[in-house]
Amino acid sequence: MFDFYLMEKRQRALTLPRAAQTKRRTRIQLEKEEVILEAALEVFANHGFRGATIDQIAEQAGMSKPNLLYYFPTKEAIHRLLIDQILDTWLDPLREIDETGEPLVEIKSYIRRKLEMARDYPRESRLFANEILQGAPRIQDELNDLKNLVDEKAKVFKKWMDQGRMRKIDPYHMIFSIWSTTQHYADFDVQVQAVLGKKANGDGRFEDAARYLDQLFVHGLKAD
Amino acid sequence: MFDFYLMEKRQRALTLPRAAQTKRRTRIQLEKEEVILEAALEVFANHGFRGATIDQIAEQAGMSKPNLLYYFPTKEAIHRLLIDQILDTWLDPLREIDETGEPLVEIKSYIRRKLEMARDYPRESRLFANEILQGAPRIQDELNDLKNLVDEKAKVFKKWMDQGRMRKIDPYHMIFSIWSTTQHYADFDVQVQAVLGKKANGDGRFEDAARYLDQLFVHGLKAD
DNA sequence: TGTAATCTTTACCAAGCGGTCAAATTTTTT
DNA sequence: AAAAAATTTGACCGCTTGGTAAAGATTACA
Repeated sequence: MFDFYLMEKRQRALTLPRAAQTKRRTRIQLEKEEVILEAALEVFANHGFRGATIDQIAEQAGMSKPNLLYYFPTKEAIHRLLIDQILDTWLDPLREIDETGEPLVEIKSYIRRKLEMARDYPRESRLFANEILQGAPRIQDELNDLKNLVDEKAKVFKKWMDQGRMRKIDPYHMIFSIWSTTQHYADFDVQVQAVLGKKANGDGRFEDAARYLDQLFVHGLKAD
Repeated sequence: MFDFYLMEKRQRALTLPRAAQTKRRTRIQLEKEEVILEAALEVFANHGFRGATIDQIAEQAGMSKPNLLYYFPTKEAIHRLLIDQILDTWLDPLREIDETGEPLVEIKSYIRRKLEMARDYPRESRLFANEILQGAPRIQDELNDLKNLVDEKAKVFKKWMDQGRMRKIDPYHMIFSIWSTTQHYADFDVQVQAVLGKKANGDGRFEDAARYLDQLFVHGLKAD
């Protein structure tokens, strides 16, 4: 999952943290790196990259700032690693869309999975949203991989449309609409809860959202 | 449009900028305040509140930092004013939905207006998104007004549904889906353009989006 | 158990930050 | 044109921030 030597190869780790100069990964390193990433996720998601401070992350992780910097060379290195992990798992549901399946069933379960991710991993979604919102300065390469995957799946949708198995619409914008409607419940949760008021109790809003999105997309996309 | 005395009443201007101590608003004040707000919009939209510095805003506005602080007491005061202005114009399209109109026509034109705003005022959208994403720490009051407006319009949709003039769905989540799909083109523009590649030339993506969203929502929401 | 490797802490630094102050300059008013 | 009011500037302050250095404490291994 995590490997400094890998990261070093990838780029930019001009300064190596001292923990990486060790002969091999120790038990403590594995544990602390995990703790730090979890803490950083919390802090980055709530304050953005610039708004987050190493001190905050260190406190959340229950250690001192220099101690944290023993494991990661810079604040940016932590952020970068998180983004990479997130983007990867974030795209899993899209990868799983099965060309040989039934179009509307596949799309419905894609939406359901995306909504579950928004419910279960809101911090990851917000961290990513933060990055895109500010022009994605640190993830140009990753956006390229993203494009390739979307291109591939857009072809699948196009084929289904040509076969008359779903409405002829723009597959790219269809994907955008699925991303935006589902991630909205993670990224804009404060607003959603403020608007729903008491109606937002527990995870009820996610069940309501699932029902609504199902109706919207099934009727919106099914062949006439 | 802008009034320090109003802002002062509202709250927090503990320190008044010296420009506010003037006997009346001068020509120069009106001009410079405008320039500063425009510059601040640009900088806040691209870097978020914490990521933006007064120096950056001042440079964008073509003046020195102390000079800028002659017109506004704090960085937060500028931000607050922008947010208030934005939220107000942002909700105009929703206010304009006409209870006496034809449901699908009203909803279609609401979507079109929202999409036009995403196209024409992307910085405003991103500034607002930034604020919500980070828990809306500075706009609790405004979220309340928002809730009231949405409640009111939800009732209208409900009435239309009871009259059998549109599909029975959850009106709140319908509004969320319109917000998210349209604002996506402003907030996540970097990602949209990266995915569309060459296909994203000019404003073509907005026209494609308009066509797609029209199909999605019309078929998704029309009575069977 | 002793020693080498690893981990943690204390003290620190330089740069960046939001914001102030008083003096100098420009604009408006008389 | 002089006086008053308003605007601009440069120098500065205290705090926060990302990150470092070196010594001390702990752990792993022979």
